[in-house]
Amino acid sequence: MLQALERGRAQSPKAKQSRSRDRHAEILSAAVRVFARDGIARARIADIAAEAGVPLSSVYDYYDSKEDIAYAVPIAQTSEFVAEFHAKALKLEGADERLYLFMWLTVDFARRHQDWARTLYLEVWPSVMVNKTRVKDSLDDFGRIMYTLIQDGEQAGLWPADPNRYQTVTIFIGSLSQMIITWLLYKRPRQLMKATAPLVQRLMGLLQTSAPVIEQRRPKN
Amino acid sequence: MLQALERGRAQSPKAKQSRSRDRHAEILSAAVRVFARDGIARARIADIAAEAGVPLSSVYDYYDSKEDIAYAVPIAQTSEFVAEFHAKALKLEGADERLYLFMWLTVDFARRHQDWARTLYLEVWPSVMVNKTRVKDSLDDFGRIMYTLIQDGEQAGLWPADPNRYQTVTIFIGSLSQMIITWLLYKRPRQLMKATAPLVQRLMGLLQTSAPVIEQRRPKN
Amino acid sequence: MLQALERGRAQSPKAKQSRSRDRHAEILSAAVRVFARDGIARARIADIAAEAGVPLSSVYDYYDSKEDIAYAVPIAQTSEFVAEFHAKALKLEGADERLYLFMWLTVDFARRHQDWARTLYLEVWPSVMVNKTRVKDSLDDFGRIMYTLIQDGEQAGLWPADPNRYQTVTIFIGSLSQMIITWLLYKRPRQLMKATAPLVQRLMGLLQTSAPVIEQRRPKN
Amino acid sequence: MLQALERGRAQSPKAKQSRSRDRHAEILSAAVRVFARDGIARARIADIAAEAGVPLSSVYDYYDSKEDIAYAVPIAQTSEFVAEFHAKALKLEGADERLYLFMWLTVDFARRHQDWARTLYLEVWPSVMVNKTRVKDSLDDFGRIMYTLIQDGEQAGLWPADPNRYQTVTIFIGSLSQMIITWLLYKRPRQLMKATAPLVQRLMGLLQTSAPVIEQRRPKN
DNA sequence: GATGAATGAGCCTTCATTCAT
DNA sequence: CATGAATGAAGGCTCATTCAT
Repeated sequence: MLQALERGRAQSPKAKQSRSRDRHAEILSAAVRVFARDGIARARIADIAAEAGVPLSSVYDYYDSKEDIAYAVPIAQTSEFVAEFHAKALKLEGADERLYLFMWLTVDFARRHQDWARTLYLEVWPSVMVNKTRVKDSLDDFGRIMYTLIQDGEQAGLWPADPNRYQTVTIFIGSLSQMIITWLLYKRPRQLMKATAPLVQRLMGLLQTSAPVIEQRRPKN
Repeated sequence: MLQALERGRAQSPKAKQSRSRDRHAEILSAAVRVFARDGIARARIADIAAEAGVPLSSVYDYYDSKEDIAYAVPIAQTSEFVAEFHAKALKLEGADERLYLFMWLTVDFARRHQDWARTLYLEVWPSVMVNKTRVKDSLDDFGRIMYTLIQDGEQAGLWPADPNRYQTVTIFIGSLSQMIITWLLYKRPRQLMKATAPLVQRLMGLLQTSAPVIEQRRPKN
Repeated sequence: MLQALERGRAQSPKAKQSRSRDRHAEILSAAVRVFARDGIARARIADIAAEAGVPLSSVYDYYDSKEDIAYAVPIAQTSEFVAEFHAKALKLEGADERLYLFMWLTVDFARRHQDWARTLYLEVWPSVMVNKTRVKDSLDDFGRIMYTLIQDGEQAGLWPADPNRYQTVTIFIGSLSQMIITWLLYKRPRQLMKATAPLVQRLMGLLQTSAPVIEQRRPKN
Repeated sequence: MLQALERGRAQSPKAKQSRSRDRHAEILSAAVRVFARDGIARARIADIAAEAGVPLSSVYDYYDSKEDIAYAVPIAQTSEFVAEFHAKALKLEGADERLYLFMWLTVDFARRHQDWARTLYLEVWPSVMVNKTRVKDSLDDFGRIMYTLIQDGEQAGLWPADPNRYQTVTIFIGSLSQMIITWLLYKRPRQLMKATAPLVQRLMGLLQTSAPVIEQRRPKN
């Protein structure tokens, strides 16, 4: 279940020297800050270089193009998220606790890495860019983990079999994203995590009373 | 309840002549198509002009800048959405039917106006751009309508008082957006509206069993 | 016989306005000068623009790229050469006089358009660039005219049938090019045209005693 | 007569170690290939290094600059040509046979060293670059040998005194170059050497009936 | 001597925007 | 009002060359 996201952690083969690794990371980190501030489209490589404290042309020693850097952002930090989740999940027992953690951590990680979150949630995620396979893969894993955790819980009898797991995942991810986006843009709710806990609980409550099959309704007009 | 979104309908004062109105609309419609195809950042005014079949410099007779056009996109079509909702809502009785319609129509409208939806959901909405007040207002109205409808239902006794209406709105909007985005990017689910009906019903089911106040949980680590 | 080279004269369709035509030509003429001075590879578009007295970006209103300009050089001026030859050839009688004129004019034209000649003989002609079809066509016509003139002379009985016309053309073109190149690079001979006349006569003498079929010799080693 | 070209054989003083000599030669040979493929202007030192299988910066241990490498190409291989001619010429008797060999070998050598020929005939020879003295010297020797051989033949009574030896050299070199260039660019004639033998014979025929002094003609216009 | 890494200077190209007609 | 043409300001990217190890 957890291996899925591990891929992203594989580092560029170039980066063997410690100096190189530093620069590689420095540039990426600078890029995240600049992207968050100016948006990917408006960000200039020169600014990223300046922010990273390296010469402009050195950026090209590590990344092929501006696009390349943009792609690296979600991939790189997503793997950090996974690592963190992985570490914490080990100490937990059931799929319910893990699922709870996963959702809670999703928001908390965004809160703690605001620059990265701005870039991911406001720029990369919804963008056409995700069609670049590597980025897409990295993001798809997110939903996949959730899907698997729900499945695990069913098998453990923690909640009834969900007749529409994808719908549930849609609600979960959508709700969390919406909360994060709202917070990023408007700083509402003020206390992000205080609002997150009940949200996650309510979402998990959905697992107990999954998609009832009511009569199919459709607007009359 | 419905007036909120009406604002957007006010037309630019210039557009009094019919020829002018035509061009105005043609350019905007062309812009939507180009934005959807290339993304706002990569779209060139020259392309929009070409798509609209007007000379490049004529674009500036109707819009002050590229940004201006981008802002006009959500505002303009959102008002069309509202008009449609308005017309259909009149024939309905309760807040429950209206809320259902609102959510269902949100997805259906995106389906029917794919280019506009791409621009709105994948570019404008999550973008920093929404901080421009006029755009923000237009989008905020969206949540406001939902909020009001929930409130209306409570007063009509259709569902219990929701102790956390904002949370509910977050879940509603997030889920619908997530469904629309997924469909725009991956064309999944194949039958968008077939999947939308049960999603909306499940979401509305949340209103019956609103946010239980359980003991506050927090990850142990 | 003469139509062959006429093609090149067709002007870019854009260039309908007189202002435009002027600029188009000004830029090309400036390019010729800059290319001759710095070589195509080292020439900067900025220099061409400056030399032409137009803003840098205006160059791109008329040519798509630096390559584009380079290609235009041989094509454009070659057509001028043809026009000149055409005009003068009309007043002449036999293929012998026309062939003589053609060869003599080849050198004289290069002498009178030194910048262009430098670009053509030292950069474009021998370069890989000629494989771009339009350029190649333009240059091939050159040999074709010569070939046809030799043929005409045969039919008129001015000289015996040449068993190896291509060989003759090779010698003619090669000798003239060599003379021009030497002059361009070293300014030798000092009096270019004074040396050209006897060279051309000697070359034409070859037509009288064309390729004798002697026993095939091959180095012994 | 033969010493003229010998100069070029002097090797770079650095190249005393065998390892060094190897690398020196490897780099040059790689450069020839890259130049032939991409043209001198577009060739990148990095490509040359890669082609030679040495680290980029090692190139600078042997050559001071890109220009330096470009200059070395004609100089180096020209000396090989001379050596070959030298060896074969020793076995021959008269200036006629040697001149014939020289011309034939010129084409044959180009055929056998196509990459080098592309660089020399299509890039270096006609280029402004030849003004660099060392390169120029190397190329001038080519004409000088021819000139001397013609002279030798006169003194031996093989052909009448040529009143315009330079003109003859111009025709010889021009014709051979033209044939080589045409072959390099268009692979015509298919059988290069089969066409070369008669060409050389025809050219040598010119020595028997050298430049007749006819009345000076000039186009009437 | 060999090499991985770094970098500064430069150049092509793009476009939003303006303006004269 | 309409528009063809012009242009200033920028930004991405390349590469020859250097240098510390």
